[in-house]
Amino acid sequence: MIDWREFDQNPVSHSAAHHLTSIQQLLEEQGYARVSDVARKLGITRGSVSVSLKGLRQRGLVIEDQHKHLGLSEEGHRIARGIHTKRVLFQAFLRESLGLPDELAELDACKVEHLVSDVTAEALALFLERRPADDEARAELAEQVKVLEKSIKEGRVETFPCKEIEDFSSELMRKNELENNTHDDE
Amino acid sequence: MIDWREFDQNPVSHSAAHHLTSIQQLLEEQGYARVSDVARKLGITRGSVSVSLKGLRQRGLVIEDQHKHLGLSEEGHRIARGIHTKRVLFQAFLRESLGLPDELAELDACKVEHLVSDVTAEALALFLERRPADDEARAELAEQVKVLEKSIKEGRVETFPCKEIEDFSSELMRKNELENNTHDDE
DNA sequence: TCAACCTGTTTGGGTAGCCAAACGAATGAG
DNA sequence: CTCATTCGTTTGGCTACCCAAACAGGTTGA
Repeated sequence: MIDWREFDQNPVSHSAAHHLTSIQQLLEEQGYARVSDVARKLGITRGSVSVSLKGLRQRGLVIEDQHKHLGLSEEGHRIARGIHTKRVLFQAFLRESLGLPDELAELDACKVEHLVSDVTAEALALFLERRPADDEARAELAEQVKVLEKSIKEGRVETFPCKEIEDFSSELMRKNELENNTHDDE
Repeated sequence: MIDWREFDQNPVSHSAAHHLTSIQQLLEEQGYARVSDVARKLGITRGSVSVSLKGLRQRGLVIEDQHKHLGLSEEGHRIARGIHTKRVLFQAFLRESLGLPDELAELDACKVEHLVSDVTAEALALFLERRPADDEARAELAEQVKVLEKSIKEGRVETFPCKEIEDFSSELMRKNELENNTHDDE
C-alpha cells in the first residue's frame, strides 16, 4: 500500500497554488497585485490572504516592494507557471480527449492541478502532442457524455459507478494484476 | 473564475475516502474490520481512526455491530466502490495511455481519485474502452517517460515546465480561447 | 481640516486532520 | 486469580485553512 498521505505533502497546497497563480495573473492583467486584489480574485477575506501570504513570503515564494505591491520570486514564479501549465494540460485532455463540457473540465482540472507529479504532466503533454484532438471521436464522446450528464441530473442514475463501468474497471484491475505478476517473474 | 474552493466540497474528503475503502478492502481480505485494522492499514493511530469513524458513523456511512466490528452502510458501500472505481480508471489511464511506471500511476491516481466528478470518471471509462491500450504507442511513451524521469532525478531538469511543454500548453490555451470565442458568437 | 473610504494586519473562533498519552474494558497465558 | 496485552475511546496539543471584527495608516473630497 502506497502512503496515501503524500496527498498533502506537495510542494504547495491547493490554497497556496491559487494564491501564487492569482498573483501571477493579476500581474499580467493589471501590472500589479495587492493583498486585496488577491482576496477579491479568490473570494476570501483580506485577513486570510494576509496571513497566507506571510507564510509564502517566509518561504521565499512571494516578495513585496515598499508600496505593498506583491510579486513572485523566481522560485514562486516557476511554481505558479508549473501549476498553470498542469491546469491547462489537464483541461485540454478533459475537453478534447474525453469530450467533457468546458466548465466541468475547468473545475476538475483546477482540483487536481497541484497534485499531479511533474512526470505525469510531462507524460500527458507527450500524449496530447501525439494524439491531438480527433474531432470526430471527440464529438462522439461529447454526445455520450451529454447523455450521461442528463441522466445523472434527472436522477435516473444516481449511483456511480453503474454496472457497466464497474465491470469494466474490474477487468482493468484484473489485467493490471496479471501484468504485475508477469513482471514479478522476471 | 470558477470557485476554487469546490476543492474541499466533495462528498467525502481524501481522508474519509481512504477510511471507507480500507474498511471495504479489509472486509474482502479478512472478513471483518476493526478500528485497529483500519489504523494499521492507513498507518495512523487508533485514536485518529476512532475519531474519524465517529463522524462517518454519524453520517450513516459506517456501521458497527455488537462486537465492534465495522461495516459499511449501503451508501457507504456505494461511495467506497465509486472511489475505488475512479482509482482503477485513473491508474489504468496513467499506466496504459501515458506509459507511466506503475508506482507513480498508483500514487497520482490515489491523490485525485476522490476529487474528480462522476461524469469525468464515466467519460474516462468511455475513452479507455474506445482506445484500449495500444501497446506499441504505450511502449514508446514509456520510453520517453523513463528518459524524463531520469533527467529529473539527476537534476538535469529541475525546472518544470520545460520550454517545450510550456510552449505546447500556451498553444493549447490559445486554441481553447479561440474555440470559446466561436461558441460565444453563436 | 476632517470625515469617509480603502488597505493591510492582528486576533479570536471554527473545522478538519493528525499525534501522543492516558484510561477502562476485554482477553489470554500461566 | 493475576498480570500482560490488545482494543477502543477520550483528551490536549498541533497545523492548516477559513471568517468576522477590530484597528491603524493613508488618500481624498468637501
